[in-house]
Amino acid sequence: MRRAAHQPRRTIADVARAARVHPSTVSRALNDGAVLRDETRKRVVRAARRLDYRPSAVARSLRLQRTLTLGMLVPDIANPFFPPIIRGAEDVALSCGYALVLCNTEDVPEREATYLRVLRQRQVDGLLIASSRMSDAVITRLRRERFPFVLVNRSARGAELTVTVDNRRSAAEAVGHLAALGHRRVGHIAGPQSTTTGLERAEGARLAIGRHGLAADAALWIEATAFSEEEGYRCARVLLALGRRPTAIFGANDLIAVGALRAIRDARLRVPEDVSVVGFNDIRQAELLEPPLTTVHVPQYEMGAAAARLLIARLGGDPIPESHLVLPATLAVRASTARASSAAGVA
Amino acid sequence: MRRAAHQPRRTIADVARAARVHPSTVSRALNDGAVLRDETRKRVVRAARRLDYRPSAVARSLRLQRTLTLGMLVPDIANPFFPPIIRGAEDVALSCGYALVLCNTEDVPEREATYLRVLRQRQVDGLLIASSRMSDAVITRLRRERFPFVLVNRSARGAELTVTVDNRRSAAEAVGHLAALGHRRVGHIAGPQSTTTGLERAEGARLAIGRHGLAADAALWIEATAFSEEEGYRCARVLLALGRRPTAIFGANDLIAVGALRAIRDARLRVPEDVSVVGFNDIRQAELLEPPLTTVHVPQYEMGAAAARLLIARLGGDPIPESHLVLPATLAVRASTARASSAAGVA
DNA sequence: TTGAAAGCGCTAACAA
DNA sequence: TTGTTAGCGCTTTCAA
Repeated sequence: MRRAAHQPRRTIADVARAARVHPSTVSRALNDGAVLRDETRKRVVRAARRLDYRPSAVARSLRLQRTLTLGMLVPDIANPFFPPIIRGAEDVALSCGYALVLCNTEDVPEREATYLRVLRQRQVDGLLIASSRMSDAVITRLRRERFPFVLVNRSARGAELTVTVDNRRSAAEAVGHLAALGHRRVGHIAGPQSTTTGLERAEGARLAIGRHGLAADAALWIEATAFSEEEGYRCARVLLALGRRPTAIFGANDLIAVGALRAIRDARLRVPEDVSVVGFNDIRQAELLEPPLTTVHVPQYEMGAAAARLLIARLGGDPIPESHLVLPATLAVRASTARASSAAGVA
Repeated sequence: MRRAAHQPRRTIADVARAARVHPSTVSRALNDGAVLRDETRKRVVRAARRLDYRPSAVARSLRLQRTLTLGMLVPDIANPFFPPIIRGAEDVALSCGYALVLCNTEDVPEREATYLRVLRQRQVDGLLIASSRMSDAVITRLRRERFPFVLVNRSARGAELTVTVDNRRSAAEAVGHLAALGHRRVGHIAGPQSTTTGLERAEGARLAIGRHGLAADAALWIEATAFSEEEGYRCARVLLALGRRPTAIFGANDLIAVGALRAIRDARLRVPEDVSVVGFNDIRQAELLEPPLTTVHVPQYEMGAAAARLLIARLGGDPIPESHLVLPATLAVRASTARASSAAGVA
């Protein structure tokens, strides 16, 4: 057996010897709740400090059959939408004595599968799943095995615990805002339709287009293959090349909207004078863009925090009812949208 | 003892019973390397699969005294510089059978301390440290305790394993590029001088300013309190408000440069016609900016990968010599820099 | 109030 | 080639 190369850790036995008590007493002294003479506890604590004793989480986990660790699957940490969500989850987890293990799936199914296996093998007590593409089959399986998990910013048929926003309603509101500004030709760069967010936002957009009697031209609808700036750029160029180009574009998320912004500028058009742009999520940078982006504000930090709280409550043992938290999302109107000018809309 | 609420896992004993062998035989069958009759191994493997057996990493870790897990401390996952580094480390770790646990320190000392404690308590086998502010004292302590770690994109007195780029040389090269374009008044927005990267890049800039005989005006030097876009914006505004403003600005990283870009635009000046801008790191977005940013290209993915390889080699047991890998970084010249116009430089 | 003993799930030295 | 046994470091039930 190959031992660790660094200093061997001190164990509970070392402390027991130093404090002249039994190992079980050390355990009692260091984990509050047990009856113990005050003087004994003090002696143990002092010995532990002196020896720089750090309890082994591994041994503890084996004995307790829980690791006090949560796993979190995120599709893309490079997407600025996620860090605040992670931060929210982290803060709650840490304050409840849980550690959070972060896994970046890159929206690649094999990576997701790998991480899911690794995390379960490492006995995380529960899972926060923010990766948008994970198939319903995987989720159903987790459910069937009664493995505790919470879906963040996405939903799925088999899930009993989710934290989301109302994508349909907010997307409809975004398009409604454009309609109110007089836009008739509104383009939508949809997110991947294999994701619930992409799907629901597209549905909301379509709904609003019908409700407000906007142009229902199929050419105004285009699906991005990823929630990325590059894809936003690519798709916006397609929309701008249309014979009758849209006077406004609704991107399924902010990165897509940023790509659209760039494409519009590259086409020597102005935002919002020639084309209005709306995004979704309200990443921190949205406000700093030129022009500041009108977008649906999603309470990211709160979303992560709420999900962690939900998961930890579920782990608490007391059975909690199926909950589908829907956090409020509201449109943040900024300078990237303006009244449709009658001149625009024609190539 | 509160047991996990989900299905109890199958153990090695379950598999042994099903395959009618001793538990130790199951262990041998599932971990290759041991001598074993082929038929026995097959029987065990089949039983394991049938029972959906997943070995407990916790028990394994306790027995083996190693967790096959690496911890990684990152100052700010929202900074696009880090994801590729993480990705590189992750890929190497996974391919070597290690899991990577990511911790976001937000450059807050208490968070660093917390995570360091948590990670060591959880017995990670080694640490990748990319957080720039961690004090030398902490590092010295890790060193003294012979705990394996590798510094990524930073150095420190006590560290024997580091992967960096030559910040001084590259910063000097960046300023040299500006000098070659005829700029005499070059402003530097330095990173926090409490970080090695901020310090070394500022030194390099100062060196080049002397070497090329550029204006050594103290007002042209300003220290950002963070490597962020906001700070870049704030500091650039100060530089632009000078009586004799710089004709070029060198930002200590790309986010700072992006903030400067924005400040310049807000001041109704043009890049690069009125002010040239250079960044450092070459984040993915640098090329997509308007105008594309001239910046020092740092091989981010390779940096993470190299660090992970180094750490894993160190864990391999065979003592490896002190190594300070310095990866090549080269200036990527793009459209944000141009010849100094004689008109500029005066408010 | 404290000690003794057992066992969480796994692996490896030793024996057969 | 496979079984037996012990023990990794901890907590907890039971006994004193």
